Amino acid sequence: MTAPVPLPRAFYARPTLTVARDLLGMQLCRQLPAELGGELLRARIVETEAYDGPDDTACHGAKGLTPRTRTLFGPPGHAYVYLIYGMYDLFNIVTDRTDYPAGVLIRAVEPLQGETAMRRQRPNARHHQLSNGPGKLTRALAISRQHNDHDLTLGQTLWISQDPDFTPTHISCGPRIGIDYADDAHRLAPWRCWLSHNPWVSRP
DNA sequence: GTAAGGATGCGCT
DNA sequence: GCGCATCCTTACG
Repeated sequence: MTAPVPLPRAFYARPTLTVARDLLGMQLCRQLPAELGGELLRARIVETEAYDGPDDTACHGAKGLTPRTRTLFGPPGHAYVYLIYGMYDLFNIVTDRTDYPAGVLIRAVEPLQGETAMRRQRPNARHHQLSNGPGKLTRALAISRQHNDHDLTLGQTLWISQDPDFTPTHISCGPRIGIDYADDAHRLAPWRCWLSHNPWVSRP
């Protein structure tokens, strides 16, 4: 079986909400390092959130260019991984264009290959608790801040590919989660997308 | 089943 | 110091 082909940069170099929607159903691929077992992991992206530009008060980029947000201002198709609540690494994908801070947060995935290896990273997780949240999936797939700014178009270590056997049939949208601090318009904007009725989504 | 609170590090005021 | 794009455990019914 040949390795899944990474999506090209042109896929990410589009409006953030479009990318967030189109990422649903794609395969997140992770080649584990030898010390973690060396398996190729694959998981279906089932939930995303768009964070779009300097005017989006929920987007880290609204704070301006800082050492932390530098990746968000960089070229599309790179990973933006940051630490939240002192404990969890959250995985985003930089979108749109260079110098415009925007990205898509991956909030939940459905295991397709290597689930045993994923559960090794989260031995206490039952059933879909394995990867039905942004902090859970990074741990299951061993994604951390060392992947910040990683180029996802290279097909090495961490990348995203199309699934030839899967096409989303019904997509739902709603407000983003955990951004109560944002202005009303941004707090209520339906920029969270998920595969309807998928049991791996973080919240119904 | 739901609700509340603690864990924990770092970027920013 | 404060607050955070979260998760887990504990308490209660």
